[in-house]
Amino acid sequence: MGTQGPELISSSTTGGNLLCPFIEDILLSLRTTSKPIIVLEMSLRGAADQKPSPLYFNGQGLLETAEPANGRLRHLTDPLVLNGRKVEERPGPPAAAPSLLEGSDKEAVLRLLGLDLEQSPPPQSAYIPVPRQRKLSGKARIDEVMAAAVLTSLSTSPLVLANPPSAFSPEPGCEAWKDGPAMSSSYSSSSNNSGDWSWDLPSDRSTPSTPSPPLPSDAAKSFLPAAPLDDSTEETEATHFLFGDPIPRKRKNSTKVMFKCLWKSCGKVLSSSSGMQKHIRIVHLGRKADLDQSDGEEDFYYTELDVNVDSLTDGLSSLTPVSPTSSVPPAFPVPEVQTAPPLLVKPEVSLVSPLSHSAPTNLCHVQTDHAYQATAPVSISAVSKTLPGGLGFSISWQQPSPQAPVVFKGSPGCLTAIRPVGVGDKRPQIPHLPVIKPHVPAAPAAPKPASGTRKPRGEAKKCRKVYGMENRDMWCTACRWKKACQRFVD
DNA sequence: TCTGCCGGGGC
DNA sequence: GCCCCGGCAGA
Repeated sequence: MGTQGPELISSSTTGGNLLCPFIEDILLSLRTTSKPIIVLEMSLRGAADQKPSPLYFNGQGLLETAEPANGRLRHLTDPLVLNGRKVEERPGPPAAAPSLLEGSDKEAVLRLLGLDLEQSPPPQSAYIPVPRQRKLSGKARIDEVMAAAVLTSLSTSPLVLANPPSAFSPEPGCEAWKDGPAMSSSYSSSSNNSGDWSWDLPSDRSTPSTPSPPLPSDAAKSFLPAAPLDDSTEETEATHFLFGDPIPRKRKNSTKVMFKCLWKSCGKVLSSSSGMQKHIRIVHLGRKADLDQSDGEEDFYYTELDVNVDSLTDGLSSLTPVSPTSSVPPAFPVPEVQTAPPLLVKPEVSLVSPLSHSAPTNLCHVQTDHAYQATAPVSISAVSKTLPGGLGFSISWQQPSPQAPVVFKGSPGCLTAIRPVGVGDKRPQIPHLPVIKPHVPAAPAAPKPASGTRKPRGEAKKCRKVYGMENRDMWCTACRWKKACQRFVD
């Protein structure tokens, strides 16, 4: 059975509200979108009786949670999926993570977020990376870009096959949204008493001279829906200033196109596409070397990299920021290339989605033209994904100005609930959302187990774990019949 | 102990 | 063919 690519789980020009079992689905979508988007709320949801675990947002853009049993961090997101970089488990909370919320500042922030002050905050404050300020190794950046490029490339040939599945219903999501306990919250903004916010740096702050610049309220307001996001160079420059972010330079002539194999645990980088196709054909697809004809399948297994040659000579210490959309066409037409401010976050209760009144709410402006520029969950309640009953990740977002739709993609069966959130819309309507199966070749076949032996247990979560026993009607047929799960195939 | 799912059986 | 479930085996 071939592995299915990501489904389109939402395509909306105004906004929406998603409940999805997989965090990485949403985060990847955010990372790969090039549209202005205002994230009203992102939260992790589990069964109501589940005990929340402290959540950390680490310096690599990964969500992690500490399991009380052994105090070790476990990654809530799959690092390979999220940013293409394997991050080892660490024996404890990030050592370099400073406590960003102390004393009255902490209380002020908690109040701003509408959080229960009596709830004990995470033992160590979470911290959100400002990705372009972090210094990754060249390899890490390549991998990060790769992961995003894969997702984007998978979305290039959408094919409408069916209506939304029966599981598509606003009610479960609504319930989960409302009923989800306001659990421990993690965020990484420091605050003064006036409520102004600024980003702090991730733990791997290897650029000590980079300040954590304040975010003036006025500047933040300029990113509210009332202000168009995409037509103001002033804004862009201001934002770059605010975040200590250099204004994106035009591509230099020293940029060289390389090709990287996306085959799992390969990562070979070659300088020519034909060479890469040959590599994939021979090494991964097991085809004969002398057959030079390509059926195009190889194209799906590698991607282009724009590599700064100057940097290469420095031992790949830095690469030019590469947007996956620069080498792979986007799923939907992009009216213009946006010079993106990395991120703005400001608590803004007045813009709360009608669905989110019971939950901590923040306004988070995410706009990006870089794969690693967009994620910023600012209000997160978490449960360990290892707890029974599954994990829901919900997001509600708006778009400041209706343009091309913002696309969220996820694993097959990812969508469990959605309802729209229009700008200023108090009466959500059920959106008409096609379920799109991207046209992708079958993933590399796993070696077949010897006949007669039981198939080794897969790593993927199955319907039972994802949806829980109480939502058995949402399971795939096979799971209901106690057969091999068809939805979350390994 | 939990969970995925094979194998078998009822309809 | 659809559906259910006992029970095995891996985690």
